Amino acid sequence: MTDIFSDGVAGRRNPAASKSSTAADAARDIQRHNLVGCIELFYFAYRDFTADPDAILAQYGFGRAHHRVLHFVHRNPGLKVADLLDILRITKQSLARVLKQLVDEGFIIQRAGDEDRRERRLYVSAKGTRLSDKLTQIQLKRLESALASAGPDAEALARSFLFAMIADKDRPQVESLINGNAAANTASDCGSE
Amino acid sequence: MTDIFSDGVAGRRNPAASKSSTAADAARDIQRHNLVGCIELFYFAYRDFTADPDAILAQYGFGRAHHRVLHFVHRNPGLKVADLLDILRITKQSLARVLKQLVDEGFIIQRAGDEDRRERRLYVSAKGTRLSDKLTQIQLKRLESALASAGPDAEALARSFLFAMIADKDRPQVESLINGNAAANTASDCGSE
DNA sequence: GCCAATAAGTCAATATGACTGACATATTTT
DNA sequence: AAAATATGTCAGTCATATTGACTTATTGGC
Repeated sequence: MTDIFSDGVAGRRNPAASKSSTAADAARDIQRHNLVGCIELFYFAYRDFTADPDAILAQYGFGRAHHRVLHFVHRNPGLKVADLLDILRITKQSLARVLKQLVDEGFIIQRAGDEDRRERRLYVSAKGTRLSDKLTQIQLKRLESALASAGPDAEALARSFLFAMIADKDRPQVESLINGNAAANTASDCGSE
Repeated sequence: MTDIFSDGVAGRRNPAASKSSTAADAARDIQRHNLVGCIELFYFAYRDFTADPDAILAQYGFGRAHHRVLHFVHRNPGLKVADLLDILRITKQSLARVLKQLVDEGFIIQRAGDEDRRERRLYVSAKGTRLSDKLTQIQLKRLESALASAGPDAEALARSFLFAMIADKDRPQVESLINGNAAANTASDCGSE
């Protein structure tokens, strides 16, 4: 083991010890960069954030894909299939299977659009609402305790941080979505159940 | 569209307008809760955060699983297969395929452990380092600009927020991992390439 | 009323990344 | 010598995604 290699290993976590005078040093700095830890934190945080709902969904024979469909339909009643495809960015075929299961098992209700009867407007049933709320609640719990432990301004900061992590081109869509304007749809509620 | 329905839809995002005197109101509050937007932000942020590397990986015929293996081996040279399984929480069989590809294509080098020759110590080659750095750089870029736009204290706060989002039981492992102590391994570097 | 466009559903085939359970091999420890 | 350990491998399954082509129902323009 040469000095160069042992320096590479020991110094990896110790940015203060480096001078980065060469290109190779600069490359190593990328790995030494303490922000790399944030990449890892983001990965682990997301993994654990989805693990809670996953465990509940498994009891229903559902997966993450079902969760997403249920969630966005719950939040945006009257959503069209096309809107959902646009939000989730998956193909019609990928959506079809999970949506069919949710409809067949009575979690989601489809109704032809009032003005355009080709459209299938989507609504959650009471059963779907219960499951969606259950999943949301467990995620809110984790989110709330994380924000609480991160300090008083954590919510606003987490919000703007997460929003800024979204690709520029996606931000307008996400912004209008979380503000309740899903794809400029003409949502009207539905006698769910 | 009746008044009731339009109120239902418009009011869904307007917690201030509610009184939540009944159980049904309380359930609706969950959905009205403005923190629900954070759940969605987290989903979209993670999706876009992984989209950048995914595009690069696709050029190599790799996927996200390869990225994770390459990343953690790069960050923790000399990692054992067992350590990697413990970090990624996948099965040996799931790891085997991606690891084999990375080894076969020369991104990762395996060497029998010095003390225990049953162990396969993992190291990135120069080629693996180049790819890993490329992927890290694009993620750091997004992270840096997000933190910059979120304000001066954003990094520390994002760090503690993300860390608190990790399940209690996982925190010690993640903490030691991001501090450079992967599974108390006796990492030594390797003539990479 | 005819025809093109649109919304949605469906078919067939494929890929990735995960899983389980069993078993093989090399090596170390007891 | 036997047990335990680290890894590798085989066979089969599942969930989620993909592409491309095609069908059906409905709408809207001419």
